[in-house]
Amino acid sequence: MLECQVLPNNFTFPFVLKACAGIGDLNLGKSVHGSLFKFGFDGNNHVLNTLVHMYCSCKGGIEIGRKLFDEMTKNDSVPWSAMIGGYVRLGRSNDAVDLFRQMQIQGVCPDEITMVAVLCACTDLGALELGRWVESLIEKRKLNKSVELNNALIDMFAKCGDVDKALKLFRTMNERSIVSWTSVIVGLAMHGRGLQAVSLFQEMIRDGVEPDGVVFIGLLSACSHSGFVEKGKEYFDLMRKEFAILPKIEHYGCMVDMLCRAGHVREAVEFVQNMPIEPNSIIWRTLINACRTHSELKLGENLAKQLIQNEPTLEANYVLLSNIYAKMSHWEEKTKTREVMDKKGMRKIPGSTMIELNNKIYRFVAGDMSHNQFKEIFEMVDAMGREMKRAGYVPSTSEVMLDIDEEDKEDNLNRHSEKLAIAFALMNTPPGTPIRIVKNLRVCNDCHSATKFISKIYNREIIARDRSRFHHFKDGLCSCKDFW
DNA sequence: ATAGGGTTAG
Repeated sequence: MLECQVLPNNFTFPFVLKACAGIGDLNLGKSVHGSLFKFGFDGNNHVLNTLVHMYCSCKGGIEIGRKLFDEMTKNDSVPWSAMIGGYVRLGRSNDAVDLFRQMQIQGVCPDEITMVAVLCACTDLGALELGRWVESLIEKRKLNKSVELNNALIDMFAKCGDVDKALKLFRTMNERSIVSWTSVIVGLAMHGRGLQAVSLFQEMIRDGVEPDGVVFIGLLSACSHSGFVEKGKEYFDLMRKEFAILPKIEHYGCMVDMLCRAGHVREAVEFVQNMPIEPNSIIWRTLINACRTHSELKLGENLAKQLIQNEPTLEANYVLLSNIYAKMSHWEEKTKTREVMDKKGMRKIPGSTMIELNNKIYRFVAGDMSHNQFKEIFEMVDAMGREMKRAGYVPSTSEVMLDIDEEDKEDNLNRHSEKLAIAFALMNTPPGTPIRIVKNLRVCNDCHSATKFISKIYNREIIARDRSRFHHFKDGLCSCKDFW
């Protein structure tokens, strides 16, 4: 258009900027931003809003977006929504929540679009208290409960541990989209309630809602988490035959995950070899991890070495190989693998556990001594350990991926972030109240067994979200029935 | 006529 020397007007820029945001092209966006000045355009708020949105939607642009945001006058919710949404997309949920609090302080009224973004941040953090507060704000301000807002609420409740509330909300909606169904099915899947997820899917079909590829991912993951291997295979076939949906790499990934969880590692390998599409590295990692947990160590070692050759820059691949060596007690090779990582400047993502208490979010990492109560927390963890042993708990020292003596291994286990967070919660919350924790990795065997004991000894319901699902611990048992 | 939002295996 510019080449044709047609002058853009007020209405042109937002459209063009939105297009830049859509394709995430920062340089293109910058050049449009530049030509804005070239035309002596002062930039009204609509244009500034779109500029913020554009920068926040392009890789590497969020700091520029923030600078514009800070400098502009912000009388309404739109730039706030764009900025908060930008942080959420980047996984900077804490920044998103901070900005939302700032918005509250400055007295700008959030609308339902702001609320969707903030709810996404709560979902990401697993912050149920925060999510409930956002819901109360929605009620207080009598915001329009759009389908999208309800979907965000369902997703938040399910992924923050209150799946029954998510279900209840779903039942009260008079208008539902495929996303509503998907959110609730995925939620049930995460909580290991596969039967309910399957029956909801069937209800959806009866209601005449056309399924899409995404809802099948939810359904297959429900089968996977509940050990429904045969049912999963049936649905995998059904999606092609009955609904003409071509399975994508994600669906194949679900099938691999399902076979692996059920311990059918050899079948999973065969499945991958016969897939009509090229397996991605995620699928290889699923397989390799299953080789470790189901003691197909030699196979796992070979697959991991191959994966590292093809993808030498990803630290997770080295961690997989090094954990396999640890399980084989091949300490020398494990050390070598770690040295390769060090040389490449790679570091394992530390396991961390988050807990919400009195509107504050606390994060623990293994051996964490940064907390001001750390002495008391360590004492509490040791006391817990003694109580647990009296009740029959045996530390799974074989899980410790370090070549150290038994006693040190026990100490190492006791300093896992999950145990620190639970000790902290036991110390700081009233007896009998449930404890909710959120982990960034999958729960380890020892913490899983220990948490079962703790739930019984201290008479607490403990709801734990790990990287892939929920565990509800109560009376010494876990809702996953030790299948995860 | 112009701005911001939702579900997706590990």
